[in-house]
Amino acid sequence: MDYNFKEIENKWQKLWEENKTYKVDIDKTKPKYYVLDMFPYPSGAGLHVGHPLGYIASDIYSRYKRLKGFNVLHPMGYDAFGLPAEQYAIQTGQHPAITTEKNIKRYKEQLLKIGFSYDWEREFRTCDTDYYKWTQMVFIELFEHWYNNTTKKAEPISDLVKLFENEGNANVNAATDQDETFTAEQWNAKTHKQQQEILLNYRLAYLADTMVNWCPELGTVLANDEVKEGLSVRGGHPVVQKEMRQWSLRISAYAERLLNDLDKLEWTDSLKEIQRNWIGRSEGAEMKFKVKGHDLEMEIFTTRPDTSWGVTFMVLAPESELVDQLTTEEYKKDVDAYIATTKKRSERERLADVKSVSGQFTGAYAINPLTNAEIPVYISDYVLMGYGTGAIMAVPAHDSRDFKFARHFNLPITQVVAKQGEEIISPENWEDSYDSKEGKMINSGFIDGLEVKDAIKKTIEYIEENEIGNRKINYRLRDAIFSRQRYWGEPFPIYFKDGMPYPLDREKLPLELPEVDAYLPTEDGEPPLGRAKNWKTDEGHSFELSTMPGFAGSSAYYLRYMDPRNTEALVSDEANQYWQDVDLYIGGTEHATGHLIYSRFWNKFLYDINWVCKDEPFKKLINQGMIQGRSNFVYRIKGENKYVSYNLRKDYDVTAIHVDVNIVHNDVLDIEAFRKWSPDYKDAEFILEDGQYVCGHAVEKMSKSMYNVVNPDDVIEKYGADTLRMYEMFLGPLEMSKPWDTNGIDGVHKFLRKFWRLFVNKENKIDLSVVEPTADEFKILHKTIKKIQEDIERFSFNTSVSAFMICVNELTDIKCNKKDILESLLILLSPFAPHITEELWQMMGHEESILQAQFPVYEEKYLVESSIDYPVSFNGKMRFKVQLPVDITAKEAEEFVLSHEQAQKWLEGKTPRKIIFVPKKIINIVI
RNA sequence: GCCCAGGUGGUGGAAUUGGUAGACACGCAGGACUUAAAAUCCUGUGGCCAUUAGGCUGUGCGGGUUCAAGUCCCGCCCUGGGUACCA
Repeated sequence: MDYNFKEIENKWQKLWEENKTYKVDIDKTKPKYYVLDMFPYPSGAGLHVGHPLGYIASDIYSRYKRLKGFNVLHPMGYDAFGLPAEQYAIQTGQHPAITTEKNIKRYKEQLLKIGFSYDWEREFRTCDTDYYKWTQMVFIELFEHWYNNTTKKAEPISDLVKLFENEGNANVNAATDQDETFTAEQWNAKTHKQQQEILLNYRLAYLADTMVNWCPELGTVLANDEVKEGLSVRGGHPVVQKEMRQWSLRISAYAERLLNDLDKLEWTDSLKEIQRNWIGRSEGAEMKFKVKGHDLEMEIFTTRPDTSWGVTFMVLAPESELVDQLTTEEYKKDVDAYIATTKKRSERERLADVKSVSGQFTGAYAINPLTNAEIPVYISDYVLMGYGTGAIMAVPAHDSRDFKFARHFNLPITQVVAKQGEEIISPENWEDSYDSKEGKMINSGFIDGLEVKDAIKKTIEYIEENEIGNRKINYRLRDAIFSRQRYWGEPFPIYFKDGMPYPLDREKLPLELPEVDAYLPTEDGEPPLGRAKNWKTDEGHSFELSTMPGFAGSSAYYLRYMDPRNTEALVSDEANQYWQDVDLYIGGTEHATGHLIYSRFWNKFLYDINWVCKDEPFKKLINQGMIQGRSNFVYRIKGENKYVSYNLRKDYDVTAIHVDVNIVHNDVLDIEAFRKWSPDYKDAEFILEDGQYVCGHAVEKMSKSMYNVVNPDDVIEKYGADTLRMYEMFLGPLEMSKPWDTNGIDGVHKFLRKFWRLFVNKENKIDLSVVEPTADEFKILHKTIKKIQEDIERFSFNTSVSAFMICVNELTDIKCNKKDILESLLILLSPFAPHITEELWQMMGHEESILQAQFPVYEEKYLVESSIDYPVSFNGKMRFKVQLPVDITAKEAEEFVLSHEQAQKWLEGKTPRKIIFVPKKIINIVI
């Protein structure tokens, strides 16, 4: 009988669900392995064929690890809070929970059809109160901790209060926005409210007036990673800068640890690099410049203190507090006008207009602490308030932005670094600045003649000795804005008393999301929670009105899977000690600067407060590439309902029209289906080539509007889940982005049918020979075991599938039906195609599931290539044939190996009879 | 601009540390079975020359190292991703 995938897959999927086959528990007799997928946000459109790519890969690896004797945790759930459900709710009035539930149901149906080995008992959603209780709990912990830069960890706010009471804040080395210092007496004299205000500057979750990305269209604030090129990532709406009182997480406190610990992780270099850039460490010095005729000091940050002798002006950010203080009467009007125009420009305009130079002289002069030169102070919007100190020393000769500014305002340019061996041309004739750190110092006092690197070192030493400034490391990473003016998110466990925020009692968690009459802002512009009735504590203190952002719920979900039903803790110590961390995490790179930074931060904090035992959440991470759509086109003759086949289209004046890829097979249009597709095409006429209508094609994003969405359900209906799984792997390397091309899927399906026939005869029986396999047969098997094991371990699933196909082809050729061989083959294939292998395993008479089997072990002696003709070119001329005895082992073969030099020596004056020539690999004997 | 990844037949892609480039699959061509089709199987398939044997050429372009280069080095070109007045 033929391979009836439908029957087989339905049967096993039903059994797996009924028996909870993939349920896992703590089992201390086995080593653990935790494989995690980035859980999906269930959108209304359902899964397309690209979504399961990473899930299939992780499922294969999970199944492989189980066969290798590991106790594998492989869970799945849903990231359920979020914008699309809320926007749908605004349009329809339907509660987002209902939409979300509906979408999740659809996702799960689709996922079950692919035959994943998830432990569904552990499933949860981020919008479950049992779960977001813990998101709120962690938020309270963040609120009640500060970051100690000396111990490099989070510590309780209560300890900080004690310090303040005893000695003030002068000796506290904290990550903080607090500039002013105070003594113990001063602290104790402050009112409760004043103290709370100061503490907000230390808390890891804090409320502050900050410049935020405000998206008027979405009516909410967005985090930096949710904005790209001045537009919201979701929806592409304009984003403006606006000052608002917002919750933020002090993630910048963890910048150093987040950066350094990247070295411990087995992530791709490119992903680590993205995070490194995002964190953006730069090493340099902070220096103080006195302002002429004032008590004021300007503090600047520079990575190039060596260029101090080349400073010819200073620039302040227009928003800087100093501007008002040092601007002279004479320039006040111009300065105010400049500030006004910058404010009007949106972030987007500023970004779009990087090239034009603008600025304004303040009338003030600063004094260079190294040269005592008087230098003019300007303001300009190319200096940002948010980075460093919001002030710079400008070195036009060696910084391209300063160079442009100097040219524009006709300021002097002084060269202080000379590139080796290049003649010195006066900077007046330069086309651009010389920014490189290679070269020797000139015109630079006591550092003259030094290499730049040494000059930097020496200058920093000098400024520290003379108390002009100090060594300083700056990070680009900003604190994460944590408020969203939306409904469908976790409510903050915070109430306000006397204008100050306080955490809710932990016993009162979860603070459940209240019902509202509409999901829109209130008339006075408050977030939707402003509509909720009785949104206040029993004592009548009102709750926070904004909700948490999407990344709140996804920042600890991997911990919750370890112990998803625990009501006493996010995760019990026992479960956390056993499962530890995620060994393998698979998901897209798009989360590099969002989720993957936030959850590392969140996890490090939980580590600091001893909730978890590992300070990094994801040991190994693989990024699966995107599957793009492969669109098809028909070519309509302009003004007619007539369509020209692809290769004839140049003879006509045509428009290309997207056509549904599901009615095109191998780029040939199904004309009948096309006529039925839309009433417009009912009477379509065609100009064919070779009796067919050939469509054009292009690679585009998979989307409804391009008619190139392929639904996994349809593929499964036609070919089965095992074919889908194998084909998605066969398509190419996991990490690479590639278009979905249905054209090749027949090959994989054919392979599975062939594989089936290798076992099952026409009477639908397995006929197997129990005869001991021959050495040649073992060779085929063991070669395959080795290859597949190695390929799975390096996540090269496309080559493992190929190796399998080769193996089955070879066995078919020699008509091998030996039980031992086929049994091992089934186990090898089972991670890729779990249904067919389980069925055949049962048909072979096994009572236990194939999941209980052991992954086969290969024997070295079968691996030596033998009896192959292998021409080796030597000195460009000589050629030899190579052969090895069949029964030689790899070790024995190695003994024959000669180096190239040895072989050459041996050949001198001799007629070659027998020689092995292979520098590294074993294998070749020359006859 | 800066940082990272990549460029191999008609197509997707193999080649794990420098060792027969193009595995495996799609497509295409020819053949077998069939009244026919589907399904299945067999043969061929980088390019050029040759009846065959075989030869030449060939991994984005130009150089180099090596007995040997898709792989290593130098200089370019192109594509994809990240990031950007970050001092």
